Amino acid sequence: MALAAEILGDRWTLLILREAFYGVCRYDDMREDLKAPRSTLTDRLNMLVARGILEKQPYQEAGDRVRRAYVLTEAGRGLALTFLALAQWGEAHVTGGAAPVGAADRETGAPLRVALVDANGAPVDLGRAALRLRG
Amino acid sequence: MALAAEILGDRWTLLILREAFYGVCRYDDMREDLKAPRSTLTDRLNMLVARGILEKQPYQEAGDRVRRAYVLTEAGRGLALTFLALAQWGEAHVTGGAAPVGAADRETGAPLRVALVDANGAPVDLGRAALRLRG
DNA sequence: GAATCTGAGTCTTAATTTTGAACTTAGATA
DNA sequence: TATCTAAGTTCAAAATTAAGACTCAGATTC
Repeated sequence: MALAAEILGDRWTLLILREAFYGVCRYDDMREDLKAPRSTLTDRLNMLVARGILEKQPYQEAGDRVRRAYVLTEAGRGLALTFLALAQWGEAHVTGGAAPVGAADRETGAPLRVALVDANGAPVDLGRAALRLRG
Repeated sequence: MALAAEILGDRWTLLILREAFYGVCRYDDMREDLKAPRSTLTDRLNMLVARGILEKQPYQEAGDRVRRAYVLTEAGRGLALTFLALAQWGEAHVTGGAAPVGAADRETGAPLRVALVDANGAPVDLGRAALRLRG
């Protein structure tokens, strides 16, 4: 987890990834949303690309020049659970109200949430869980 | 989530919370484990106390003077899901191997993991989930 | 075809934060 | 009384971040 902390332990990095999950993928759009300094944004985007969490894809809209988009890689998308858990926590313990983002079933639209489950997929209350060091 | 990012978006804060989840609760033990500078550690601990994530409890071991322990509050313990999700991600996408920490059922010892579930508690594949903005 | 616009940066300087090391303090112990 | 220790403060030096001006290359406009 130390490495995960090294990657995510930065204000801008977390916010950039949130943007990526929202589907914002262009440098200037992120800069506009986050009000991040250019040099820091460039730096963090490069770091995330180097770590394999984002990738830089050229793309072209009809009748426009080629641009670069930053999109989540497979590994990046894997952070979705962490993000949803964090949003759920914020909702419960920080903002007190509903988080502005949550997950829903793509087909039925039913709301989804993050939970602890056992090996069979049956949900387990957090209170029953113990942290366990593993070899 | 912006506020959550503000709280967690810092290398030391994430590592301090990891210590807290491991049960390390004394200033000098954390300093030793993390090799964090004293002033920074003091600063982050105070911030976490001010945010209601840790609380400072005086405690006394037999035949010893009173000391201060930093323990997770209810809100702090609520971050467990986020941490487990992050550890799970690190295991799958960063370290490649088993994470050094995971959750287990306190009674049966069965390994537990973080997953996405629907309103009835039935697990749902991440691929089925769509991020959803809420009013 | 010269001038302009735009997205995506780089560069520079100033402000802020972090670090490391030394110093402080209060209670317990020798 | 002198010493030890956990838990801090304080301070100067080093590193990082911020703000804003500048660059550059491909479209577009005049």
